[in-house]
Amino acid sequence: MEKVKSLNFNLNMGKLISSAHNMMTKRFVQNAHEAGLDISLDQWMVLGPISYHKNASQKVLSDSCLKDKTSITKIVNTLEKKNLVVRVSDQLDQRVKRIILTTAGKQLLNDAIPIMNKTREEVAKGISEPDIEIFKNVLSKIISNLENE
Amino acid sequence: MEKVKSLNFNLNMGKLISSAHNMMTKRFVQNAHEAGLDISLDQWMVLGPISYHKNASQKVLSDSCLKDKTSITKIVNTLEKKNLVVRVSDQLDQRVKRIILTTAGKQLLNDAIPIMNKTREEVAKGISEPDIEIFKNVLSKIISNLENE
DNA sequence: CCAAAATAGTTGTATGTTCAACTAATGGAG
DNA sequence: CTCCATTAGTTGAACATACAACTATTTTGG
Repeated sequence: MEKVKSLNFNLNMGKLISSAHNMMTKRFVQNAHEAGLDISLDQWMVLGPISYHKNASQKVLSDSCLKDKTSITKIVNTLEKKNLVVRVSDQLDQRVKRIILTTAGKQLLNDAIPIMNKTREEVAKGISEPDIEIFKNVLSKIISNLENE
Repeated sequence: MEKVKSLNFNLNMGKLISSAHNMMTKRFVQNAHEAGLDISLDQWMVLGPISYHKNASQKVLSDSCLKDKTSITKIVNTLEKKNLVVRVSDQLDQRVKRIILTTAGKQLLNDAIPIMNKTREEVAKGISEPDIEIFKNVLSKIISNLENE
């Protein structure tokens, strides 16, 4: 589709970021689906930190995923419904719920790693390393610009 | 919050794009709200092209906004509910609906321009022009990489 | 020690996105 | 000219996000 190619440089940043974001999430789901996996990009982005931080609280996930606590609650609900994780109340602090991967969760996580790699390659195809570095730095800067003090 | 600053360079592109996208839409709504305006970033991103292409069809909006036709349907529904636009069936092609700004829509569009500018400034603060150019080029490249052929 | 503030998480509502399936109108090939 | 493919748009379900208001714990400060 040449639509985009011809419009590219008239588009403002907001539209570009928004489109790139949507297309990336879509492509990840498509790639996962083709491999017989049922997982969204956001579920993946939460599942990773759940595995990395053993017994993470939702607060920790919220910080490490840069997602709202509300989003975490709802994504964890979805993951729980799919039997990928379980919620366990912390013994010391009853407010805290710790999220633990089930066997199925660990399995899916492993299966999804090549999907993520494939998607990453597709996303970054033909973009030079230095440009990707600048790109990531700009994104980081934007995020810190927009953080509410 | 140093969370982000310290994590920045461990974060992958997906997480960065996703967070930047979410924070930008959030900030725009906040800025609009502070100015007494009730409009989301996505509504803005559709309202602009509605004004630019006089009597645009939803198909045209879909292409120019890089949004799915379903999204356009639903955003136009919202705009119509707010009396910012009206839908008019095309006389020649009965399938086509043309979207027209109401007076209130034109007014809101004008009022929102400074909000958009303010948000853009906040987003890009402290980022050099050349880096922004590279940033936009990378986004464009990602979008064309991900377009389904 | 106790009241008030802070923290962790949930819920409901509104918005936006995708997909698949659908209606309705148009256009083209035989 | 008629059937079939295409095109424009809608609908409903599933998912994600933000916000505000809420519950329930824990901490802190007087």
